[in-house]
Amino acid sequence: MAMKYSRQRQVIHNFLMTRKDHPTADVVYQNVRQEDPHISLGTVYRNLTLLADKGEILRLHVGDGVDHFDADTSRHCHFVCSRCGCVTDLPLDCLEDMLLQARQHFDGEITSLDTCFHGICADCLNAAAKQAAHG
Amino acid sequence: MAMKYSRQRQVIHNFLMTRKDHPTADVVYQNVRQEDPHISLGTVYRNLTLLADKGEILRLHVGDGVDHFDADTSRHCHFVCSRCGCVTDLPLDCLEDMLLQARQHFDGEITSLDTCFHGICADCLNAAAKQAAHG
DNA sequence: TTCCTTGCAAATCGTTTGCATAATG
DNA sequence: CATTATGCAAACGATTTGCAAGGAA
Repeated sequence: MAMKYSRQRQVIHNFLMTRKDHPTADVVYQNVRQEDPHISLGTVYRNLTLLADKGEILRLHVGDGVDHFDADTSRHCHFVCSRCGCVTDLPLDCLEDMLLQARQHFDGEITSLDTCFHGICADCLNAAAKQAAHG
Repeated sequence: MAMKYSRQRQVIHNFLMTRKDHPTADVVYQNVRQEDPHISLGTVYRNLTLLADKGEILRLHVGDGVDHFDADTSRHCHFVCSRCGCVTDLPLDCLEDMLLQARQHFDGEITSLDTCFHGICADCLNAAAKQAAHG
């Protein structure tokens, strides 16, 4: 159960820390392969799962059928664009209050909270507006 | 695109409305089969997807790798037990405020919000306590 | 030397889809 | 009659896993 050092895991974690767009396992794989051409997709999955289990990264389920990963483990919520599928952070200062309130109204033990907003991102809105103007 | 009546879809929707535990497609299938023995799993999936697309039911992604379905389309959040996997409703009156606050802090268009708490449900807590007392 | 980790490929599993047939409007 | 829905089985795609070989403690 103890984790030994592995170059592959280090590369994966390092890569994830450079990104704020919450990449999928496959995106991680495609990128990490440039630095480590022999790495396998299975190893990427294994290490992402391992890191998530240890709490060093977050595994996000945003509803598009693919898992996304986030090196930022602080409590925050996410937004998913229904048009382009991008996943971004969304700052909200009422999250802790929400947890408190939930704990008061619920007679089990609440450990965490996943919040995910859906809609159209600013870029897609702008693109749509531009297209409407031209059309 | 227009929906014609289908007995199968009706049975599926009816069944879902009797349940508050947010069953998976397969659970819907197993149950609905007792009333309609020749229904196929594909038909269950097709109709659940159709109903969800029409907004008549909700498709939930709670992070266990399987989609859950909910006939209650009013805005509410969910709790998932990390031990037994049960999915329950969790009443919270600050959800609308949260949406408002998110809209103020975000320059895209937000249409909806999925919130899912994780932890240990009351039943599992009790079971654990009982086991500790005996052991 | 012991145990964790890797690469590879095959297996898993939830979900979707193609097709010929049946039911609805 | 036109269109949507069904059952069945095959296809799909993301993720996991078994195994023999390689690397860290």
